[in-house]
Amino acid sequence: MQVKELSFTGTARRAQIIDATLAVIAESGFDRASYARIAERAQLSSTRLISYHFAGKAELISACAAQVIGRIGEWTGAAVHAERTAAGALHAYITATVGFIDLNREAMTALTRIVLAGALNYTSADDAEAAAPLEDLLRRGQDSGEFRSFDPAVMAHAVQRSIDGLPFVLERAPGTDCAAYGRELASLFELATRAGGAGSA
Amino acid sequence: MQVKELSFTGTARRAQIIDATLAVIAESGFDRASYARIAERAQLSSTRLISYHFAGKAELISACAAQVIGRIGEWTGAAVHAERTAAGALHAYITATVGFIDLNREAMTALTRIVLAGALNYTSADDAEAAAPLEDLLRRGQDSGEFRSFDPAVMAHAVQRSIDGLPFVLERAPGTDCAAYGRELASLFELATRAGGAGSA
Amino acid sequence: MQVKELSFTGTARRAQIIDATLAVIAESGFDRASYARIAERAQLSSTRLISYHFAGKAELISACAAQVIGRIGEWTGAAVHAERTAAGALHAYITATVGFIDLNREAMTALTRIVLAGALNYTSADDAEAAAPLEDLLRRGQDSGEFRSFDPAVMAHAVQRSIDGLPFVLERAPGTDCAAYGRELASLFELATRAGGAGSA
Amino acid sequence: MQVKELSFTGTARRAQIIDATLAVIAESGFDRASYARIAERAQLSSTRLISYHFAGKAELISACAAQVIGRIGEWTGAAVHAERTAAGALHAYITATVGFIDLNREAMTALTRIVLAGALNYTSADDAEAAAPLEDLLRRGQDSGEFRSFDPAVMAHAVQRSIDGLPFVLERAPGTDCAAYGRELASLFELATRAGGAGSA
DNA sequence: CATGAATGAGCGTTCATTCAT
DNA sequence: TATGAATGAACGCTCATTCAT
Repeated sequence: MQVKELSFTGTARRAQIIDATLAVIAESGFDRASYARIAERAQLSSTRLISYHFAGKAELISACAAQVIGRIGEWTGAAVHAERTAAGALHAYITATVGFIDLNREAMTALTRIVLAGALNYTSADDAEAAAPLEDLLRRGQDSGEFRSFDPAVMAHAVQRSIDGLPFVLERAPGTDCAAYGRELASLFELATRAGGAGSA
Repeated sequence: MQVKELSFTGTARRAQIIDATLAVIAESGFDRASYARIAERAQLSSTRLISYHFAGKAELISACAAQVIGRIGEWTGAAVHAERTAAGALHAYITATVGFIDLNREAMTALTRIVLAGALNYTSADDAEAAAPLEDLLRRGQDSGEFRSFDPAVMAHAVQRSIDGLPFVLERAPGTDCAAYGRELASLFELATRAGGAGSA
Repeated sequence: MQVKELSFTGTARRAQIIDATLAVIAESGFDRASYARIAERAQLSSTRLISYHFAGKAELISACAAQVIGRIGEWTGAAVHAERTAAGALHAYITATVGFIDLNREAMTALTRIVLAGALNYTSADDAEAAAPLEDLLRRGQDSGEFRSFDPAVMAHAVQRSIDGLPFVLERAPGTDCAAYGRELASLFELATRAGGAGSA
Repeated sequence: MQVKELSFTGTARRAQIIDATLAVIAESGFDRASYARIAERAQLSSTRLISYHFAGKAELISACAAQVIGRIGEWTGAAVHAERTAAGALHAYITATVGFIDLNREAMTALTRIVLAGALNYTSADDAEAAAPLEDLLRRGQDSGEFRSFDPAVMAHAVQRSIDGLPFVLERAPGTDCAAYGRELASLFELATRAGGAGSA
């Protein structure tokens, strides 16, 4: 992959276009995010500027996703690494991610739509990599005896899906108390994962 | 909503077009489901037939969604009503829905895509209506003392999202054991809902 | 290859568009023959009609070429088959083709441009097939002793190229006497091919 | 025509751009030879350099053509002037030109494509000038009695076209024996031009 | 002499829909 | 009820060129 050296103004333009793209996707949906609407949003003189700064639509969308994913990764990773127990880490993962979503609603709505539109060419490797941190966390909790026996893949999926739905909730109920939402989810999965319960079905 | 009187052939044609539309969406994605591709799939002589039988794209998509939602509602409703306890009903809801998805992969994939594309103009009323059965079930369990105290809306959302993600899992791992998947989810939410645990947060 | 049944009006529209395309190519060159210019020439309400009747630009160009090639093949083939000697057939081939060009200047100019633009996806098989009749004719003349020994591929190429250049000559000198031109070429290749000359270099 | 004073680096840059342009045209065709592709090929930092050194696309293409035509003229002219008879000169013209093509395949392919794309705005004067040397040669042979009576314009055209097709032959059959090809053509036109045959038409 | 940024026009194509039988 | 034909708008993208330094 060729990496093009980016000038200062070039980087700024790219950032401007990325922000506008995320805004348009969040507001109007993924497939209404045409160059025309993005250019209008970013107040560009013509759509040609987008083509100039990005190799194509796919690269633009990838760049948008990468920007948000990078930020969420930093934010959540920091919270998780501060914890010492697996239960604490899971709790931190859930509340930190929910908190990030609360603070970055537009970007998160856009990211969710990009992912669900299938606009990112996932490889299986990418997929495994993305799921790994959470699944590993669950496995470590099982190994240490903190967590009961369950299928880590299914649990990870449930956690992730439960969190990922928040942007849609916020879209329809912007007044939702996200902190409370996060606490509810954290409790839910604490009970679902911890060892020593009375057993299960 | 206007109800149009439908002849036999008209009904058959609509069904044929709806099936083709679901197939195309499942196979190629929501925004590739153009009239042209649907007509080709349904072996129609021209896209004009679609315009003739449906008021527009939105109505076609709504009809597709309604068909699948209707079928899943019947199927799951029957399983849930056979149960007498709230815990049993929740278990049945989860395993029945997962079972339906397993048996109707194409239709469910399509439905999921339609919903996530934001193609259905939900009103808040629709939304409340759709979520109601599950949320009511949870509330009844709380009232009867079977379930612990939690926010029914959050729990319902977590259950629904955890189930709804299955089509995506199946897309990437068609060999997934759905029965086991359902059992894992049922256990998860049994532990997360039942009264008498140590509780938290 | 799927063959679409064509209605009468559909065929007429296709013919109209093909004629307009050949005219535009002949007048303005191959790469100026955009849908916009073709539509304008054919007095179509929008370029969308071209897309409607042809699968794409490639099919349109192929159809144009096929139309002209078909007509020239019939015309020239008839003249050649009326001859009994190889020398007579070569003479007929040259004068008939030149005659056709004279009578179909616009179409021939367009065809030449299409071929030279590399717009037709020749296979080697196509190429061999196209060159075969002339080369076979030359070979038959050698076998019968009418023609001297020479490389039939080179001779065929020289004959073909010498004829094919005529549209360009006519473009710059529309008053050229084509009949005389054909006679000159026929004499040239008669002398170049016939047996019994004093030998060669 | 305006002649611009050129610095050393300017001349070098122009040469570099011309070479890249010829390479792109030969490899990818005339109408794929965009500034973008030429700049990439020549490893220029921006297409702006092309605009800087050439007044426009037309001038760039003309410069490319002129460079090749100049070289072929020198090469062929030298070979022709070494001959004393018209027949010898014609033979030399054909074999020298074929030889040049063999040794400069890329440049010749490019030149052929430029000419056939109609990208050079020939005036009639230019045309006459270009054809003149060969036609003069033929006329001198007629005046001296070496050549039979024929239309020199037609004969010159046939000779030129027969030679000019070689790049296309080489494109499809790179292994072609060019020396043999040249000898065949030389024989062909010797027989076609020399006096004393039985004549015809 | 060189360059990154910007630009408007045009490209072929696809879209959902309407017209006229 | 069904159909081929037609339509204008929008799509992502590439073009040669100019601007400002």
